[in-house]
Amino acid sequence: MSVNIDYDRCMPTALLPLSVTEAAVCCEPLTQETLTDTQADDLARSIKALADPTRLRMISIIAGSPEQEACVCDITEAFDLGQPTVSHHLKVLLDAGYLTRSKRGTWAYYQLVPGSLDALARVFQSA
Amino acid sequence: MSVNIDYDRCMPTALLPLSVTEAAVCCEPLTQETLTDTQADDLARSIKALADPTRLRMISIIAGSPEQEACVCDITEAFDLGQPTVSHHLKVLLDAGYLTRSKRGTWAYYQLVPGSLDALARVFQSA
DNA sequence: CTCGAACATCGACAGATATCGATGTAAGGA
DNA sequence: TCCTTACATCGATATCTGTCGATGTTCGAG
Repeated sequence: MSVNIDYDRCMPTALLPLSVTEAAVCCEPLTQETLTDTQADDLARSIKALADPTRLRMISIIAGSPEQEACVCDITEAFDLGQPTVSHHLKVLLDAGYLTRSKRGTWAYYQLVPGSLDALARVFQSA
Repeated sequence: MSVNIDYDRCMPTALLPLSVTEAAVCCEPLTQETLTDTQADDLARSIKALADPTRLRMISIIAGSPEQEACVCDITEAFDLGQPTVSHHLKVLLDAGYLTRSKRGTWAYYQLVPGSLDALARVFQSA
């Protein structure tokens, strides 16, 4: 058993929540090394952001759009939810590091962060 | 875009919660096809079971044990939690399909379901 | 058969979260 | 300048979830 973790990358500033990529890059696959408390907390935060059917569908819609990018107005249409609720879910995914936001005129576009889902996939891979 | 889902496998009996493997096998990677409401619900249930630092560490401990199997008594020692709480978390992972349970004498052993984590990993893979 | 050990289940409670309506803000058009 | 559109933020609330103590259950030892 060898532990090889880059703690400088794992804890960049202090207790700020890590983005998916940062959290996932910090631990071997679950089947390889036992997680530390800190790693488990960071990873759980990343996973929790996806643990909601609405947010999964949002990711799915955005990922399936051209440039892996979609406008809030289009996303809102796809759900039977109020606009503040949609905005809330997008913020959760934004804060977790799965999406980025860019404003163009009055419209806000959310784009999938390349590799953010793959980083999480690696955590669950045994090989 | 082509939708190719085996609904017989997706909804085996009725509204019973699907195991990870069943839920994950039912949808293409998130970046490929837009999720249906049912798929999103099932997948969220599977992900939610892992969206907790305690349960992640449990999975990690079990996965790192011989035969990918551990006794409840050993697991309990690794956490600063009451025995009912440990039992609760193990049940969540059991119901979600990540673990199986086998009793030997008064001891209960939980074992990782082979491939259950990989099934989830595939959902997050873009390639 | 009785007792204790290992674990599951139950009921309760505090904290987290999804949702909403109301309101704030920034940008474009008239 | 004023209004509208698109979106974010705030405060409240109902529901969910993690945790615990108490209790039930099953098994082995004596």
